[in-house]
Amino acid sequence: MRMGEGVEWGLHCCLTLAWLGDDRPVPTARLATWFDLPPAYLAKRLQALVRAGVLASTPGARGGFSLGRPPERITLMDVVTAIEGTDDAFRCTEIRQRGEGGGGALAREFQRPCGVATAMRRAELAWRRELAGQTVADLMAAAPPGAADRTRRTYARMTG
Amino acid sequence: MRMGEGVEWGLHCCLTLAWLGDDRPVPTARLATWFDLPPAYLAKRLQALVRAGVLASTPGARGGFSLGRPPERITLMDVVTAIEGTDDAFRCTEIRQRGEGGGGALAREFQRPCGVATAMRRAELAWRRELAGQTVADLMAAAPPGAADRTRRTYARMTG
DNA sequence: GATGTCTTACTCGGATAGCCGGTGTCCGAGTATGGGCGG
DNA sequence: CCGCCCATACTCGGACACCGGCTATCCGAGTAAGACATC
Repeated sequence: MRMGEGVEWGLHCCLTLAWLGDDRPVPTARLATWFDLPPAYLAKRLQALVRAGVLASTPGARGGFSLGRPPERITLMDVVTAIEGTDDAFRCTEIRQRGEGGGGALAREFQRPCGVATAMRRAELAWRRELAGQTVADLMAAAPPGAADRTRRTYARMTG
Repeated sequence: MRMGEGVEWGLHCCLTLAWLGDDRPVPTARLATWFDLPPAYLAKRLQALVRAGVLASTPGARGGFSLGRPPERITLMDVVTAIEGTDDAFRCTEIRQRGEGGGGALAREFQRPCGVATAMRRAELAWRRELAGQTVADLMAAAPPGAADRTRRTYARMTG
């Protein structure tokens, strides 16, 4: 079970955009060179974040991406679901009903949800709850002091 | 992010073996027809559970698979890690160090773990803790009454 | 009847192929900025 | 000086190729139980 790289990209991009503030949008190419990522593929992931409302995109010249909400209202769950989708990692295919093992059971029992799926879902809910409890602002607060200044300085040197 | 089907298979197989008790091992082919699964591929997953000590395999005639431990000591975490591996779903590739964005930071900062990775890891630990807190015995207790008897009867009719 | 051997049934492990989704790239369409041109 | 038009820069969305991992299958080797033959 592996999560796509896009989640790491998206989180770091959100964090960087939060450091810079949204005085000016940041184009895809700049974020790509910032983290040394393939520009076209990164753009696909950022567009997914826009569709979820996490980021906002301003088209045209001097355009680019900026935060769609203040950092306190962007949870890690928002970023993960925007990029990875809303499906659970564990998907119950109802194998309990298939084959000869399922033939012996009454149809009434299958109206109740599968116990295995319920147990797995409980664990995923704990995961989601933890992700929903942390925001981009929390990431900023946990970063070492001076990170905001250094980010802005480095960005100014790049764009200058 | 999707989890392999093998986890669902393994959990249901463990549950079925727990219902039947370990008076006699169950061969792969019987479990495959029980759930209507491809026998050779199912065998691969069961072998992974054997390597983890969750199941025990008895070779030779009248051989098959049985539980390696009592159901109270088999957690869902054991089954998941045996089949899916021990790697975290989120893997930090340290993109914070790459590109021009990382160039401006001091090398000393990178000795501290990445804040994004730490946050994601916290959520995965909650997931793992929840999985480790539920055992196969708990699944048996949560099942509707009479499931054990029906499983044994259906199995006896199959093998008879 | 006891012992050794043979057949059978099953697991084990590796090799191999197909397939799906994530990864990565490219191109055309749409849009806003800024400069240039004409009135 | 004002207004219109165009070039530019960027996003958006889709189409396409590539690759790794999951899915799936097959086969030979090893092992234990039961049947059989032999003494």
